[in-house]
Amino acid sequence: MTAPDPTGWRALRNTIHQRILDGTYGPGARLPRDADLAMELGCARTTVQRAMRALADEGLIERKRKGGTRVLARPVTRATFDIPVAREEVKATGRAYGYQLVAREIAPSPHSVTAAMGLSAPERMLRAQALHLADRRPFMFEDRWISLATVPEIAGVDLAVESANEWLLAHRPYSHYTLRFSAANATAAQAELLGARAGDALFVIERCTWLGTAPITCVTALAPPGYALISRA
Amino acid sequence: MTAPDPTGWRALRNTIHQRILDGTYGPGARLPRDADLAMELGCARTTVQRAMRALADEGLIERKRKGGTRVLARPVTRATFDIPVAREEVKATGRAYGYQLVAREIAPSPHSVTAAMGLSAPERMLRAQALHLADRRPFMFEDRWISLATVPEIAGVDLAVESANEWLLAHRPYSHYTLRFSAANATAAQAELLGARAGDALFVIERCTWLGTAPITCVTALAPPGYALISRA
DNA sequence: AACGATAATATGTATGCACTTATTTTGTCA
DNA sequence: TGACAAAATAAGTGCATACATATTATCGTT
Repeated sequence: MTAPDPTGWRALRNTIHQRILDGTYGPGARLPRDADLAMELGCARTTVQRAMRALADEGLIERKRKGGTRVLARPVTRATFDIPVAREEVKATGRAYGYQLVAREIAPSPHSVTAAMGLSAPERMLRAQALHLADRRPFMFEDRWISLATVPEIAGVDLAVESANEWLLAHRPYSHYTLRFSAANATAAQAELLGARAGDALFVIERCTWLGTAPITCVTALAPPGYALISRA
Repeated sequence: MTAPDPTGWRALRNTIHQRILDGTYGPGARLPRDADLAMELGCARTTVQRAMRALADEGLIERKRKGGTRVLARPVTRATFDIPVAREEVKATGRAYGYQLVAREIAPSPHSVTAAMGLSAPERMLRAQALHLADRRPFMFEDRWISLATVPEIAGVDLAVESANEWLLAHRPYSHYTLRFSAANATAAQAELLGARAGDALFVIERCTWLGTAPITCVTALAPPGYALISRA
């Protein structure tokens, strides 16, 4: 009983999805009005609305006032990823989590960080480089800049004990972010830290967060070969 | 007027979000019952529900029957990516799209593909290798296996003209997928095709799709250095 | 104290209705 | 013919209400 037959608006959602899959409503086709579908399927328009909104959120259909509802001709693959805290990600695989501060300094932000944060001029920031471990082996290396203007308290936190990421999440929630995935060859220094060879392909996650318009932090996280992000739907 | 002050349930959503950000509802804290919030904010419970559901979808709060609503202590970054068709992705950046079939064969599926598709034994499948171009330069290389058992018609399609991906999207919609992002060093052959150097870090997207339980296709897409996936919220 | 049935509770879902808003269609006038 | 105003349309939103369902809390029995 892994998937009990859904009832209610989920059933409706599936019915409509099925009709899209089997061609009843082909790519680009227009669907009946909510009211008509409600009549046909014997439920309230509100319920149809609900099912339709779910399908629209998934990127399967497009809804426009007066224009009606139509099946998207070129569906995109809409993938949702949950980027967990390193600790959770490690523990989820049943391994022991470890954390190690590699370096800490206060310095003017480099141009790349200044720009990414949307600042007009470099600022003095806290830079923390740290290593996340899984079963004592390198799992991910992060190079983080934290705005002292926005989060002055971070200067007094002992980052050798608590990861900057976790401290920030607990004390300084963010309202916006940008996220960037890419690949890069490991430098000699990075390879050394990650237990890889220079030139190895690393998975790169760059993330910046803001609270309102105030920048909080920008971090570049590097994962050694073997790391992958997975999604399914 | 980029962001007209929201009204209705969006305003409510923002109000609650704000209270989470400013600590009124701290990490792990329990929020008032929907009915109470509705009373306090002067609206119907339905409207609170709507706002709450939005926040829950974003991964900010957790709702449980009888348990009430609470702020997640360790919020994950929930990122949504739209993986577009290569043609659209290229055109979105204002460059000219090009497509080129590199190789086509019918062969038994290798173990990796057989396993990824959830099959118990290898099957004869169509393999198509193709290159997507942006302004005549390599943009992405894809190595695709298509199940002839599920999509026999594909054998009769001239893949030199139409990309397998676009043909499949138009004729054989999928109901489920898996998606995997990683990084890999380019082999000599891959580097050659992508106009890169052997060993360069490539961004790897692996995707398999199904219609119900029938496997449709598995594709490995390789992007040359410089490629990145971006999300913001 | 341990267990299990039972009650209480907060969210989930469904419905009918009224009204709003974006967008297209239509119609009129220049 | 074209441009602009007005009407029509289909989805979006809000509310009051009722009932469903999952979870937790309570209480009585052994």
